[in-house]
Amino acid sequence: MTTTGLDEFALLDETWRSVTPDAARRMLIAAAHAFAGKGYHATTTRDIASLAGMSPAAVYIHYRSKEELLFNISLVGHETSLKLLSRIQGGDVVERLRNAVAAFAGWHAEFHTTARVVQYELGALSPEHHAQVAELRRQIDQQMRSYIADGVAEGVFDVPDLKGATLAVLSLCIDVARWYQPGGKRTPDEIGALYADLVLRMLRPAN
Amino acid sequence: MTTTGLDEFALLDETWRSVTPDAARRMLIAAAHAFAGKGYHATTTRDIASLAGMSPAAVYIHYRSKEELLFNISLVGHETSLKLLSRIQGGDVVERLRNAVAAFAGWHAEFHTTARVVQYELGALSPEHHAQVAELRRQIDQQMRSYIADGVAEGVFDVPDLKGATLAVLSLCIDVARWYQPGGKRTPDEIGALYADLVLRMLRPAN
DNA sequence: CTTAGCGCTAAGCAACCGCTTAGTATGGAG
DNA sequence: CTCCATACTAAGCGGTTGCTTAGCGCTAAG
Repeated sequence: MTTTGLDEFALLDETWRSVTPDAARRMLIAAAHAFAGKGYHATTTRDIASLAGMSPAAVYIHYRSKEELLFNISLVGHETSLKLLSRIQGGDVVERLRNAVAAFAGWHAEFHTTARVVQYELGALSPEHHAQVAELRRQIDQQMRSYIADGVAEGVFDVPDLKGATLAVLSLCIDVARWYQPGGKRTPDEIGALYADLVLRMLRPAN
Repeated sequence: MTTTGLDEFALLDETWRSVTPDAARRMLIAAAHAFAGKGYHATTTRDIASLAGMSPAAVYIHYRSKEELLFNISLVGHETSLKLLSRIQGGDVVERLRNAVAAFAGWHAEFHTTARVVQYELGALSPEHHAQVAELRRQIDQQMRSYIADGVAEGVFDVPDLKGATLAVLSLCIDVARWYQPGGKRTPDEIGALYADLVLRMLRPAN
């Protein structure tokens, strides 16, 4: 019955600004935090409602089911991270990959709450919703791969296995959402910079 | 009420050979597969029992609770991967890190079922059990860090941020458990070799 | 003032949860 | 053959689940 901490959530996570009405947005944010903290299956609709400061039945005014809440979070999360990755441009090939890795890894730190739901609750989506999200994941892979391939074409990266390297880079960034803690020693930006540096070291040619 | 696939599980996952009696081991293996597939909270004790080909009550002959099943899986999994990482020796510093990364990443692929439970269900452990497992995780970090530090001391690795690099290497290996699929194009050994190569590239000094 | 509609709640439904209890089949010791 | 411990099952307990229903207070058009 308490809304403690929810305003803080809303400030931290501007991902949901476009969601209306207000109660529906608060419900989404509450669900994202509950799913990230305890997992989708361990979260009850009563948990979500009380986090949003409303009664259990209020969930069903705005969403058809608990799964639809998850789908909304997953969809917006995937779209946001894909947009972030796709809008990198300008600079040379090295700087573009540096910015791409920094942005993608940094997002998984800063929005680790959303990112955890996005990355670890895919299996709880309905088959139809899962397919929709899988297409976005394919696009994310394609985008990161093209940044690396551009550097290979120019000869500034040495990558024997393009598919394998892309997999490793994405995997490295995604796993940030698992271990990152807000109170830790590194800020999301520092993590982005560290990871971008490590990835560029990994792909640089031998001299 | 079917045991289909369980013998296959047992063959694939020799991790549990030492667990007796037979029914208790089958229960653990069934639980590991159920937890990995649907998550701890989404798995019912009835799921586990029926996967093991027994009645729901049979679980409580061998284990006090569902959580105790999880703890057993988590403990043995952590001990196994730590042992695997610690027993690397011989060769020079580079070869030792190569073997360590290959072994650790390869384990997370080959035993991805166990590894998923180990890495993603920590939060479902009781506080006491969690503390016990956290100590093992500290040792894993320490072991990997010392392999890297040895190379830095000899000047064959260039690592500006030892703690950050260790984090990234472990993170990279652990995340294999998330994306690996048995039917995929790469075998666990190939993944180990790919990742060991990528890590060594990441840590090599500039020339 | 009436009335329709919206956002919300109190109460509750059937189903399912982890776990317990009472009792049965089995097999080895004396 | 008797006895008893062991490994298991059938049945069921109290509590919780996702979701529904009936009805509330409020706003605003006619």
